Amino acid sequence: MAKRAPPTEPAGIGHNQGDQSGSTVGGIAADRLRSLIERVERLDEERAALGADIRDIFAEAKSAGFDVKAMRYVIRLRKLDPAEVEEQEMLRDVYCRALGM
Amino acid sequence: MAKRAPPTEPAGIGHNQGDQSGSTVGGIAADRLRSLIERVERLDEERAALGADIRDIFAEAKSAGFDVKAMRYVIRLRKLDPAEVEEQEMLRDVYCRALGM
Amino acid sequence: MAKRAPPTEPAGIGHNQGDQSGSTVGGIAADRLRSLIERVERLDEERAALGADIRDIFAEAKSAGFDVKAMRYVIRLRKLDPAEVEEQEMLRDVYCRALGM
Amino acid sequence: MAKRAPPTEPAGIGHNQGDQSGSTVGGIAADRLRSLIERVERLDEERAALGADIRDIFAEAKSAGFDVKAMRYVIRLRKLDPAEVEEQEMLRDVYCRALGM
DNA sequence: GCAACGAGCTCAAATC
DNA sequence: GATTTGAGCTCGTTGC
Repeated sequence: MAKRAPPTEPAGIGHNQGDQSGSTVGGIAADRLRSLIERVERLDEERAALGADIRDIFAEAKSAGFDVKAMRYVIRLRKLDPAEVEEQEMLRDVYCRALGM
Repeated sequence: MAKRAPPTEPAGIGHNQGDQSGSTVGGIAADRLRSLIERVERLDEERAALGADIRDIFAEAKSAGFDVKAMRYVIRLRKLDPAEVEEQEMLRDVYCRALGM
Repeated sequence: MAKRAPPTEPAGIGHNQGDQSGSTVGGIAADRLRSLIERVERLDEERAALGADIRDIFAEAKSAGFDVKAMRYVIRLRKLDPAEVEEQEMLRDVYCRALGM
Repeated sequence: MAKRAPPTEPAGIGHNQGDQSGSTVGGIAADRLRSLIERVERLDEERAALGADIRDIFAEAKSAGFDVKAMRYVIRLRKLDPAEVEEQEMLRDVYCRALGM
């Protein structure tokens, strides 16, 4: 079955060809849609900028002789619950030994 | 061959077992590393927050009856050069017709 | 809460230090684990080989002058339900027009 | 600049509106394209089937009490060069200690 | 050589 | 709760 917008009131609006403000196009609330999309785009720009900043830092780190991959690893590690990590490592260890590694 | 940090000056530092400030651990510039990593983590947090904000907007859009998938599509579209898009669409069209679709 | 194996009988086995066949290591059914993993590895190899074959075909297509990106698109398209595609395209179109694109 | 097929002989074909076999549509070698795409699709199906098989094995493993995540880890590990792994782990360790973890 | 792009993998959410 | 889809991340490749 199609994962679509609900059949009734497809996009916040329905039978309003008799529009009161010119804000509907193709039966949808154009202004509302534009607002939502522009808000996303704004945030996305900031997000991309931060991504670029992060990239710069890694480049700086690399040219200072650090290993970026390992840095990413420790950063990932620090985001996790230590107990979880510990448990996973234990399991991995058990499995490795079970396989004779 | 191993993709590692360059052999000489492994991590911005090398022969400084005779450390001047206790800032090296295992032969690397610990303070410098910590600084870099914390900067990344700081930016990453902001980045994640923006991601959450974006997610919220899509949730809002969804509950207003909009199709999130289609919204994502138009947003992606608007980030691209219209000429590029046009060209790709033309090509896709040609290929589809070549396959009788 | 930890997503771990169930507390009771963690890995198909538990209190069997008194093992009957040397098949448990660290309290888990080593032979069973090895079997499962080797089966996965075998299938994964075949899978990777197919991936390489696909890659080769795209390379061949590219050197014949075809646009790989567009090819990937039509292949993706053909995997989908035409009705779904139609519906999405319609929605995209509506949204684009709502935004004056 | 557009990443397109080379200007000269855009898709294995060019000035052959005077086609010899009805095999060109929109100026491209339709038969050749279809052949390539169908080959990819065939391989892709096999590939997907293998993916399903792998999935099944993991499901079987899970219901036998094994931790799928840890299994994936050891499988990944076994695909890598042990020397590389050793080196990475050493680096990670150094970095962790440098950060007091 | 490195930045940019694209594809594969993993994980989480959303659905049934 | 189990499955399935989608989104984020990481890695390999290609172009500059």
